[in-house]
Amino acid sequence: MQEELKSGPYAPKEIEAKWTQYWFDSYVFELEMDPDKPRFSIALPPPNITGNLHMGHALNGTLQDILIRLKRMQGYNVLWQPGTDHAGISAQMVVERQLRKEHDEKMKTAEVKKPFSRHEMGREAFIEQVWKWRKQYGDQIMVQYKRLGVSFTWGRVAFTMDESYVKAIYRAFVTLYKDGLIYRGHRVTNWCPRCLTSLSDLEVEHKDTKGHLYLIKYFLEDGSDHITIATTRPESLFGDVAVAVHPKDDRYKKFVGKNVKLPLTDRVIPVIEDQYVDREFGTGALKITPAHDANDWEVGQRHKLDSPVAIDEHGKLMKNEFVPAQFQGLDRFKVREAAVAELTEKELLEETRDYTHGVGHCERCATVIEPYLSEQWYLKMKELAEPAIKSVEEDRIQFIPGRYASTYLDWMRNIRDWNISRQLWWGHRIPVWTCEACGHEAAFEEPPTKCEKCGDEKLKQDEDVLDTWFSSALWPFATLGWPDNTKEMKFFYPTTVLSTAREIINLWVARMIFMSLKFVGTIPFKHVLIHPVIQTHDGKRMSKSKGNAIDPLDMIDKYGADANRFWFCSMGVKGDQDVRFREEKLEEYKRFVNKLWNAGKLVLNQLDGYEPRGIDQKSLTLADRWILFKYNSMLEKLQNSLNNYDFDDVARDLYEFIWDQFCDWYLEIAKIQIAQEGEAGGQTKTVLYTIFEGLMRALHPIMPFVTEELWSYLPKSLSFKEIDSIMFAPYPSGNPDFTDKEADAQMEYLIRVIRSIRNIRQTFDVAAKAEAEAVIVVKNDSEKELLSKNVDAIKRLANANPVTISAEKPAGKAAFEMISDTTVYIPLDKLIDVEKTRDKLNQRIGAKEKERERVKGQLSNESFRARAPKEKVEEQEAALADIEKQIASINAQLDILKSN
RNA sequence: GGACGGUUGGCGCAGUUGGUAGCGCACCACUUUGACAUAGUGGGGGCCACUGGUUCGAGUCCAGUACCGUCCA
Repeated sequence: MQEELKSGPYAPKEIEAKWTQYWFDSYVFELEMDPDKPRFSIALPPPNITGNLHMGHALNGTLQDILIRLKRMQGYNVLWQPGTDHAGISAQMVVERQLRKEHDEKMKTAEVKKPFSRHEMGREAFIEQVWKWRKQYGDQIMVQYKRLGVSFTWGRVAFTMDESYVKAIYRAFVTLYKDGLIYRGHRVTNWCPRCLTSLSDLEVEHKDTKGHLYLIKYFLEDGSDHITIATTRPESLFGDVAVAVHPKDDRYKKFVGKNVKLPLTDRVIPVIEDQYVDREFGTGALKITPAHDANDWEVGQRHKLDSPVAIDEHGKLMKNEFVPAQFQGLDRFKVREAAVAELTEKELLEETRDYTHGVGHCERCATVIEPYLSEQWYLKMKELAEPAIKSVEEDRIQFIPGRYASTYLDWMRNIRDWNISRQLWWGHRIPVWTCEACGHEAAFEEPPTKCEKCGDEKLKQDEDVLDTWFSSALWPFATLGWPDNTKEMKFFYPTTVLSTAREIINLWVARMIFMSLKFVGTIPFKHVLIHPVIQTHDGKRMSKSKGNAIDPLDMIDKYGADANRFWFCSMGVKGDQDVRFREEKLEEYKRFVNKLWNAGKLVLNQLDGYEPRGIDQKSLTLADRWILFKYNSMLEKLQNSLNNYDFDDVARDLYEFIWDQFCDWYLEIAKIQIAQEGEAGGQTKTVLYTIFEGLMRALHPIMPFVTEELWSYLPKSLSFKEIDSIMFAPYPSGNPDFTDKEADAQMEYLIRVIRSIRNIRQTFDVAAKAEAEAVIVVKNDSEKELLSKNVDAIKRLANANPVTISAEKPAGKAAFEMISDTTVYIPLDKLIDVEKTRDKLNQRIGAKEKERERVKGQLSNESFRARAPKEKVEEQEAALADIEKQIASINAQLDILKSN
């Protein structure tokens, strides 16, 4: 791919397109399984097929790619398993919406009359439509990932509804079923009245919502007294079966065992005692509505109470004997108002208090969750959780940062049974069949043809599908071919690292752990990396619905993939939990890429015709020794940081080395050395080459594009000639042979000398182009020798000439600066027109003094002090102090002009 | 209500085992000499949220308070 190196600034677009193409034409990142190599594997958290690449994906993808590219360069067999998840509820909603829209168009032209209904279309036809959609759009996010430069094992892209994956799911389900861990239960679950499905606890988002606490009087049958209950949901009272009080609550002792009249109805219900009641909350008396509250359901079960249903699956009041006619068929929130009005009218409402409390919302559509009594499939968790808890307690699985282990353990130790059924069509249909003849029920991996008990052929499969998380819980091993004992399983399982977001620890990470322990008998991964969350610039959560999300593809367009990746790397995983999005950061790293690009151009220009060879350590200059030391110690640190997932340190160390040491100092000195070496050549080019070529490899996992581009132009040593992409070149490591503390100290000294000359020049307004004479007075021979050897560097980098290393201070007016025993003098007579500089300084001081008087005057004005805002006064006081300081500094300069 | 994270120059952040604070952006001044003005050089700017404690000494350790944020209930 040798072409002419482009001049001008770095142009990411072309270069990224070029190398993406090259990588895909030459390598599809197929799996290599060489038994002699160490192994490294990561399962990509499967994005949802309805999703687009967001900041979290981009960040997470980058961190994983850094590790994968690093390990590939370090000679590991690497597997990075990509793929997508079918996203039951989201995908179904997306397709339903699309079909409805198409249908509505047809209704306009009267092609069809009735509004769209998924049920009218039928399950099979609908699923066919979802598949069609999936084939068209489902891999969009995988295509978007390419823009980031990720090196997935692209030949293995998986999907949770692939044939082999489905096989794994049914094997898992049937095994759990046969082990008695899956059961069907009649329970109050989280129900979304819009999506018309149950949800697990984790899919419910609790939001603080302003509402009211209604205090309602429930009168005794004889009307002699009443008990006041507190509720936030008066509309559910039609489902009440009791009023409960705490057994130790003396206030209500007298009511226990009696009956009270249920307001707005003609029913009577008992007053019961139960430990569950919180005496402090509300009035300490609670209405019990078993069909519409999960906790009430438990109370109802304990007291063997009925569970009348008052609200239906759509969130509307039932048309049954429990609900008074005037409320039937109305929406739950309308009924809340209407019931409150009627209670007020009947003087049954004692009080209404403002009350803010957490209300469950559907994670997908934000509808308020309605606790709903229904039949669902549950997975018993206690037995599965135990080994999963141990695996983390015993550090076989480590969270990074470590604090997230407690997030996981808290959840797992208090785990409740998992509702795994969803009332959806798109997904894995629960493989349980019931015999219509004898009622026998069993689970099967393959659809049965007849009842295993009575032999009848009329079998009915359960209507529900499995929670999508049930399938993704099998991801790390189902993608490797489990339940078959494949070569990939043997080779790459357990995977090495899982990298994900903290919000998904319980939803996904925990479930993968117990499923893997159950089915494979081993942990699914060793390290769990939890990366930060990228928030908006003002610390809010990015969300598509709020419209405040930044599209990473836009940022890649604007700043280049490498700059974006470097930013992600610089965040690290062990710092803040959250990182605010700052476009300025991308700007900064874009400039860094550009800096590298320009340094590359300089190096490549110098290396025209150069043949790589080894460094002769015996004949290096101070600058060579110094930069080689800095370079090698940086590589050593890098190694350490990478091993510890300290990505932020990796980014910082590379940035600082490249910009502050390599570019600012070494490249400048190298130019001088190369000029001195002339045709004969010396070691400078070898040092330049060694470091720059190595830097490309060191940077490559973070910035694959610019490094691949520059590396392609660099001359190659014999061992590299066969390697046609930097991604397969070995990762560099630090060489302790180059440790050189002496060179480090000497170079630091030289830099200080150069800086002091620059400093004096600018303080005294020496024209930038004017060469300044410098007299450096040193006390000992070693420093004298050091400076003499490097006098050319001083001359060029400080624009000084002549530079005299002397034991005597110069005569005449000279500015000076001391560096321990060394004093740098810049004679000013010839350099500046002393009169002119003095005039200039005096002029400046005059202006400052004028300013000082003005501020002083303002501050001594009583009415200003009394009437102006306090901060204005403080501002002026600070300004005065500042001016005084500046005047003192100019005076010091004037003193020098006077002296000598 | 429980858990966790944050609070350092105008803004965004670093600060390793406690020894009088660094970086980037922004700001001021100078400079287009062949890597780079997406740059170079120099400069100004902070009693490290607050209160107490430990210590010769605390941004750094301990306790508490306030504010912001996230997760779980």
